[in-house]
Amino acid sequence: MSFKYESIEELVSYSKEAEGKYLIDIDTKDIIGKTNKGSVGAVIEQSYFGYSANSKAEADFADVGIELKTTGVIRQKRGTIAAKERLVLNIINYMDEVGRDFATSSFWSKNNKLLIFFYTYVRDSNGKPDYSKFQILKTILHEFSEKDLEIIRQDWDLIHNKIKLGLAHELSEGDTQILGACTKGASKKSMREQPFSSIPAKQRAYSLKQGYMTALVKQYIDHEKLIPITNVKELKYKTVEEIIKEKFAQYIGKTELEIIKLLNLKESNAKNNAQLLTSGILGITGTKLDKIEEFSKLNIKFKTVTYEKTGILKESMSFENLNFQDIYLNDWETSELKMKFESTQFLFVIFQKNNENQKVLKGVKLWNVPLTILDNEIREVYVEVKKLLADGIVEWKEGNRYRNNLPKSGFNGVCHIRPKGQNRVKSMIVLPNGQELPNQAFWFNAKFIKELTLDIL
DNA sequence: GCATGATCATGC
DNA sequence: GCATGATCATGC
Repeated sequence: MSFKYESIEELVSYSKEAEGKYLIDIDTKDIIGKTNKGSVGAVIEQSYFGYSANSKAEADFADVGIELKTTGVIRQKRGTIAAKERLVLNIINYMDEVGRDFATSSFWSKNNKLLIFFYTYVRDSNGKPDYSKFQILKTILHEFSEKDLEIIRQDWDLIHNKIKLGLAHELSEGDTQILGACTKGASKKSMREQPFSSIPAKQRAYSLKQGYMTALVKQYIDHEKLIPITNVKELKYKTVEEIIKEKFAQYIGKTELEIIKLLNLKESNAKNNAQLLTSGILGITGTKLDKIEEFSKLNIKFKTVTYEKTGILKESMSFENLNFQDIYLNDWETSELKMKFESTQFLFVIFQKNNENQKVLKGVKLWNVPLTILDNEIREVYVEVKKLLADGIVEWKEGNRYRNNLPKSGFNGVCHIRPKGQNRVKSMIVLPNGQELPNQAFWFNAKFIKELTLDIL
């Protein structure tokens, strides 16, 4: 008694009827109760559409070429909305995919039309999923815009090339912009053969990266307007990075003030000058860089790097405060921190102070965390923090300052943990073990940032 | 000059 | 009021 539809329209309109419904009300077969794994996809497939669990690997609605997907949406502390994670698509068969082109690729043939069920992912007070509160927020039939497709095509080419070069074992999700190749399998040990190398490669699936999914959520659910800085025509022969670099090129060597005047922006000495200026150069007014379509879809985060006139880089680079709850609950592999760093690209806007102490624009650089740094130094710091969280973090007073035993810049030379907040009292938090500590952030060492950006000076 | 704790400024 | 980017301040 599965759902019968006559047309795509009918399928879409039936899907729409699920909006607002709670998953437990849809789950007539008690799938959540049985598996206790919250297989939202299974509930929609089996209870809402009435398909059996042993369905084939083909597009779910094969006759109309539509693939059914469910994906979690979370409300962040500040009320903004985001995709909980990447959307995982089909597994890449390296042996088979290598002989295809984009049009005949398994990615395109299976996923060119996606029927996506967005649901709210709610956690209980212990941080575990609370399935009784999962609710279908929105259902959409997603087809890729021409522009997204140009970027996806660049991504697909890169993945395809690595397979052709016998480098499937070096694929990483950070390589690409929208279409990723994420690991998939029961364990990390799930390996596959590749056509041009005897080295076994990790099993990977195509994915729509988290930044792209968050951009979709913002557009479809929050109806946020995103402002593009590129167009289809440009993207046919340039990457987003090249386009950004071109926009900055004419301002290199000029001081902050000069650029502000050239762009007719309001003068200020504020700490967010660099941000105002970056928006201005990219043709956006205000500071809302995340409103830029490409920044949102490609998950590009802006960071300024300011060198002293002597060429010293004084300041380390800070990130968000650590989510100790997440660290307590998750191992590195499933941690928020890993997910953030592997899915984010950073746009470094690099300045150097001149003799008058004004900041001169030196250049920009798009960078993502290399796998080796992620799997080694960042993981090491994570594991250490998790260990300290279990043993109890030690804090003591030296003069007017408190000290603690969290990993410092000497820990591995790349990253460290340091307090960040309005002040000690206001930034006090309670750790999962009940201990009180001022908020702590993750930082990249100044020396490490210098290595990454020195070529721009 | 560096390491690291502390806090400012802005925007939501 | 708080999160976050940016920067200051102290001590070695």
